Amino acid sequence: MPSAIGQLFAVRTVPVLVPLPTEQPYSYLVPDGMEVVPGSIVQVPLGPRQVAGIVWDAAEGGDSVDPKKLRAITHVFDCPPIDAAMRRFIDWVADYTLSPPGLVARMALRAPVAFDPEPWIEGFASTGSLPERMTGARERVMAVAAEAPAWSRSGLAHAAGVSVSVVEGLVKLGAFAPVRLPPPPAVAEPDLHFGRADLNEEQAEAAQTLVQAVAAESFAVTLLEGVTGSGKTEVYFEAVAKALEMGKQVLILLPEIALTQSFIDRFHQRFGAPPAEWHSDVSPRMREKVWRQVAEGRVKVVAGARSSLFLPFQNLGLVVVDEEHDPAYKQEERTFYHARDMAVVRASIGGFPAILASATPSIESRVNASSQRYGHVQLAARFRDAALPTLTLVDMRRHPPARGKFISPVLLTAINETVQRGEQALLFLNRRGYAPLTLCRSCGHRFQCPDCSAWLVDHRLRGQLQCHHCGFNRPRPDSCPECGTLDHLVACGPGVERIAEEMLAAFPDARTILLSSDLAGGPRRLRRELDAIAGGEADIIIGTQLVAKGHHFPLMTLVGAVDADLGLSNGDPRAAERTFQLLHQVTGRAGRSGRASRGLIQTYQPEHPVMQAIASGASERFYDREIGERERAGLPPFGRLASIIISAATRKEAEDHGRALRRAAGEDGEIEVLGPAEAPLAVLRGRYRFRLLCQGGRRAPLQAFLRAMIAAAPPPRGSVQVQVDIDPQSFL
DNA sequence: AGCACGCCGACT
DNA sequence: GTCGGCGTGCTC
Repeated sequence: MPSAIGQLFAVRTVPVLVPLPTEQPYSYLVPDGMEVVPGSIVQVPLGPRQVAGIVWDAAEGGDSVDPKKLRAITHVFDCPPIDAAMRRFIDWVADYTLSPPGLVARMALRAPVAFDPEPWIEGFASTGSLPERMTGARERVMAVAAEAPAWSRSGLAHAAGVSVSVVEGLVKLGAFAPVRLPPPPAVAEPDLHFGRADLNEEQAEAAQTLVQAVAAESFAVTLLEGVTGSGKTEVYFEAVAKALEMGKQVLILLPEIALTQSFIDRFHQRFGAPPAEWHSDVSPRMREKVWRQVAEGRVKVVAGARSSLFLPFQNLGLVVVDEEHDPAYKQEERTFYHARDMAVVRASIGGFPAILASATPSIESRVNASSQRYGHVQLAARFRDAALPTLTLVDMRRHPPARGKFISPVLLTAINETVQRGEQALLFLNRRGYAPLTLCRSCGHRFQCPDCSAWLVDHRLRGQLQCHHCGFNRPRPDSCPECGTLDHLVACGPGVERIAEEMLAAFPDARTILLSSDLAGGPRRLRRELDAIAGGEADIIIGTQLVAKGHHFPLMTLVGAVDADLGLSNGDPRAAERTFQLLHQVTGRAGRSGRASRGLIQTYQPEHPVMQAIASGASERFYDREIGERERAGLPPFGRLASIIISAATRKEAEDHGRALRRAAGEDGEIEVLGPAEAPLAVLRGRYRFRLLCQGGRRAPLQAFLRAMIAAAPPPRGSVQVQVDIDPQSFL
């Protein structure tokens, strides 16, 4: 027992990770009598304000901060501490992404306004005594009340189908006494046995493999690959059920979850309750509730966007990454990270399995599977009677569209037949707006963005020319700014608006809907439109890639890809893979109802390997070829690319610092610095952005190289900022 | 990342 | 004469 004097002079100090871009946690005094452990969420003074921070693990060689600067922790929140696995995860992500741990921690802390417990609510419990006069309404209330020990006022009234005044009357008569109730759960507890799907033999076998991985309680990654409609979701739901049975929490990552109501519905059907959702559209009140209940272990399953990786799970036992190939998993602002890869890391640190699911896996996951780093479970058959669509290439050289039009007669005929049968046709074109280029017929002037020199895209519905690179826009002019000639501007090439125009002209009696991300009315409107389509309120749907996501359109029996070659030749090393994935996903929209369905793919290069792979349905061949190609070129399939993003107030500053970094890189034999000349430039919020591409060796050397390079050419004080984007999924 | 301090233009 | 623009510097 230390003496009173000893206690008086024992200055206890702990490291606290504060939400600042600082490399090290700050030290804070622990007031006498305050209990903190690593992971405790505390309020600390920081300059003029109070912020929330996490008590961190003591590091070797304590820091040498001036003792006079030390300030004391203000408050320990009544909140379960962030567990050790999560703390290690935060450190790991910070180290890997070369970003300050404080900023990574901020992602874990940003959710609730307060970390104090939710207030208990007032409820009522039966006292056992009954009122002298019973009425029908009172009988119902008493009967319902007997089903649970305590009820909230409104909950009881609702369950009994009476108004709250009946309940209040019974309280007054002494039939109920007030009790304190814990805050209601964010979502109901999932029921493992609620709606178990009938799995066929192949599915049952796949599910069994995944269930065993969960039961093993150790780190393992399994790639679950199955064509659209093969029942991947139902299969991994069995693994989810197993984890729940073992009392574990489960995280299911989804890309752009705000739009995937169908996933929530399927989960609900399987488990009798929806999962807790976590994405940018969740209300602040609900965010707070979910964050809190995840920390308390009350929420068992979260379905969320990439940021849900940073929720304070206490007892995570499984992470599923659905549509693992989806580029939306990559965060490309502030801290750059790829949620699929971080999910694998989270599983590794937590010692539990990860499942990566996709119909069209990323190349790197395919490579990991074939090299046995990941397990590989494949589902070949479509579930029930859902037939795959018959896919045909439309050779645009042999079946060209009419002059000034973009739809081949072959596709027009198919659309007509489909609409005549009362079924739906989807036309897919991954290009927003009316036309990608506008030029002057008189002088040949091309409308370009003044900031990044990309072509300005004609958006007729908005009456604007827009730069898709940096957001620059201007009203559509009537005359050429170069030669002044009136009415000689001509739109070149198709966008979805132009295809919609072509459809309205060709099928004036059909109901045509245009869907793209710049649809007025935002996500809610989009959701409504998608519901309307599913309900059969449209005949022809024209959409950008957002229609490729998992919506159910039972009446859709024709999918036409308008310009399938688009994106194959844009210089992106991932172009072939992306095109393959997109065409596969979008044609998979057809035929989930069991009706005969088809996909027509308009292409000018039907001999291209991507087109051949799509048309033959031989995705195996596509992957083998892509991976083989890289091997022959002496390139690793992934894991060697990083970019340094330089942003500055002026173009010159950005370029100057780019040159400084390049000089600092020197002539490293193993690591090559490309760009920034080759890399795209964008102007975002008035700041010029460059990407300096770096190709390197294995993880450690690349990161060490980047660190050294930035240290040797630190951004000059002023407006220049540097961020690092380690990209495990790109190649160069 | 915030937030305060600090030094130069258009206004009650 | 002030209000206020955002440049730069600091936070245990």
